[in-house]
Amino acid sequence: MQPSLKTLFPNFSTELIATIEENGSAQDFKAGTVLMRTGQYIKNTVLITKGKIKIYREGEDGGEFLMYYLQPGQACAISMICTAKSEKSQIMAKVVEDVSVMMIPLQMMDKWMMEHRSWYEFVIETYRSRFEEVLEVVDNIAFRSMDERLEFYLKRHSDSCGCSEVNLSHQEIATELNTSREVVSRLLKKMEQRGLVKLNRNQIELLKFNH
Amino acid sequence: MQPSLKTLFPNFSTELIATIEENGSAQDFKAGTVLMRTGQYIKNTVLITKGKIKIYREGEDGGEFLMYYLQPGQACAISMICTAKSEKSQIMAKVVEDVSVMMIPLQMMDKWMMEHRSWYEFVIETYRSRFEEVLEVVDNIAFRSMDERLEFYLKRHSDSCGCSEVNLSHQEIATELNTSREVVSRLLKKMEQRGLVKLNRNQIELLKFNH
DNA sequence: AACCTTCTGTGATAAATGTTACTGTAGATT
DNA sequence: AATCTACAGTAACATTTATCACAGAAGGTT
Repeated sequence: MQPSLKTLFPNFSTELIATIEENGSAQDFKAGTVLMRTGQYIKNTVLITKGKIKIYREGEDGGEFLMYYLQPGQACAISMICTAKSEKSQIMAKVVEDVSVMMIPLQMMDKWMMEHRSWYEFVIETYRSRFEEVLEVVDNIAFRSMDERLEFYLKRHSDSCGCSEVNLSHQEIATELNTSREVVSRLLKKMEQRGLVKLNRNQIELLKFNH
Repeated sequence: MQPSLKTLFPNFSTELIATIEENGSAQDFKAGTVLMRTGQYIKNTVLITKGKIKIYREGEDGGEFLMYYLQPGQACAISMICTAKSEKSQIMAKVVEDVSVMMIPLQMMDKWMMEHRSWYEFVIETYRSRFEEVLEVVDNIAFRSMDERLEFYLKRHSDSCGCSEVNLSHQEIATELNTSREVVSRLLKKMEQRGLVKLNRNQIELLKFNH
């Protein structure tokens, strides 16, 4: 049994929850599914109730660049922004861990903004926090070198899962940072020598990441 | 005599314009003024009626990184997002050309969102277009090399001023792209050899930028 | 004109990152 | 056990960008 909407979105009013359950459609997607492509028109706003979605930017040459993850209790800011005018998506969204979502038709957006204070606040807060997150991403690529970005990436991962092991191959990390596996391997090895991590197959244990 | 609010913000309703004139305070700032610093609390939303403001991110070492410019008829998205909860600014805002602005106390934000449809739409559209712009910035630093970023930068400049001359020194460009002057000089020289630009002192003429 | 300041050009060199190529290893498959 | 495949390590080299050092040019000031 999954947690209820009320648990996942504690700030939503009771009436709003009821409205969502009435108008939204609950759907499941398997890991690997691409929910949204660059250039596609957006028809729904998405609330995540289970699993994990990766939001990333795709380069012309097919390269990826991770923006952020969406997790239960969160919503896709892009879809909220774009739906207002049924704009094209500027990003890719791919399911990383099997998800359950609430799809909310875009017509509801404007209506609820006016009718439900808690929806309005949620939308604004979603905009704000994502904008902030993207600014942090800009910081990282604009001002920091690869080794710092890698550290930041690992930290973010362990924060999000709450544990100190990151279960990813070097290749996967390289893809999300838009660099090559060799570079990631090299840098991780240096970090291991500095005692920051312990490297296993498909796993990186973070050791001294608490400051 | 400056253009009226009605001209600059054609989508605003007549009542909204009246409300803005009643509650906002018109202010002027000289070029060079820093209107907002990273970490400062935001108390106002800003509508630009004249001039140009640069929104950029500041690195720990003092490096800059241009996000976008604000021009007449536009508003600061960050201030709109943050005001909702009187959050801290994540960016720097510096006046590039003497500006006139309408300062709107943050308390108005939520109120107007509910009362004025045209304000609501303006805010959403502001969010959307800035988010998009920032995503494009991410693209540039994540996927492109310096020469492409420089071309993009010049193009954006000439688009914004409507002319084909960019009146900036190499040093200024370097600062905004967070690189060094020498790199900019070298790349510009190559572009000149390719016939893309003509270089003068404090000025770059764009030649073949129309495709 | 003589001087000064800012801007521009360019070579030499260093550092970071990307690329190629190859080796070894762990775990899965047969 | 033999084999296969994905993952990881690493050396050598190429490319890009950053840094240092210096020279010359443009324009303003005296």
